[in-house]
Amino acid sequence: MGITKTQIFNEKQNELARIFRVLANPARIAILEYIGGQKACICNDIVEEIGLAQPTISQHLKELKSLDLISGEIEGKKVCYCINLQRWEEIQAMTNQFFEDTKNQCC
Amino acid sequence: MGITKTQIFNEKQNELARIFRVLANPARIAILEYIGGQKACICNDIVEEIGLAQPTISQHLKELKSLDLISGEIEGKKVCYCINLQRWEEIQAMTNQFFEDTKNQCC
DNA sequence: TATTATTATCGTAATATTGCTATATATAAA
DNA sequence: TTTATATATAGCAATATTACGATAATAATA
Repeated sequence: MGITKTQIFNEKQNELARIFRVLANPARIAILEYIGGQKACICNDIVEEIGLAQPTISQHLKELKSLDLISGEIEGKKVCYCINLQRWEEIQAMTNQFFEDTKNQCC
Repeated sequence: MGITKTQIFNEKQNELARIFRVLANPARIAILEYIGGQKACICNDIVEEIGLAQPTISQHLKELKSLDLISGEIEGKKVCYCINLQRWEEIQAMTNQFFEDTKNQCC
C-alpha cells in the first residue's frame, strides 16, 4: 500500500492529523509568521520574504487556505492574505485540547 | 528538487515543522491517545487496539520516540511505552506559543 | 487594445511517507 | 537447548509532498 488508512480512525483523529500536516512544513510556518507579523494584510511580498519560487508559495498558500487558516482577499491585481482569526483560535483550541486530554497518569 | 529547503528557515521554524510532522498522522494520534488513556503504561496491545500491522506500529512508535514524545521501558520481553510528560508539556507550550505569537491585528 | 504586474495552475522530477511481508533479535518458558 | 512470544529492522510498492519552470488567467495601466 503506502496510503494512510483513514477509514480505521475516527473523525477527530483524522482532522487533527490533517491540521498538523498542513502545519508540518517550515515554509508554511514562515508564511504564517510573516502574515501574522504584518500590521496590514500584506500579500505577495511573501515570495520575496521567504525565498521560494512564486508558484511554490502559491501552492503553500493554497494548502493554508484549504484549512481555512488564512483568507485571501482580491484587491485589484493583488491578493491580500491574512490570518483567519476565528479559525486560527478554533485550531489553537483543538490542538491544545488534544495535548491536554492526552496527558496521562502513568510513569 | 522535491525536498524541503530547511536551510532557508530558522531553527524554530524547522523544529515546529518537525513536531507537527510527527503528529501529522492519524495512527500516531491514535497511539498517543491510547497510551495517554491507560492508567498504567500498557505496551503493545497498541497493535490490537489500532488495527495496523505490528511492524507498522513499531515504526510509528519509533517516530514518536525520535521526538522524545514517548519513552519505551523494557520489561522482560515486553516494552512498556508511555508519554514523556516533561517533553509533552514542552511541546504543548511551544505549539501554543506559536499560535499565540502568530495571531495578528489585520482584517 | 497592448503591455505589464500579480497570482494561479499544469506538468514534472526528486524525495518522503505509509504500510506491508519477511526476517532478525531478544527474552521467557518448557 | 528448544520453543514461543514480543519487538525491531530490512526491503519493497504505492502514494504523497516539495519545489521548480512554463504558462494561463486576471486586472490595472499605457
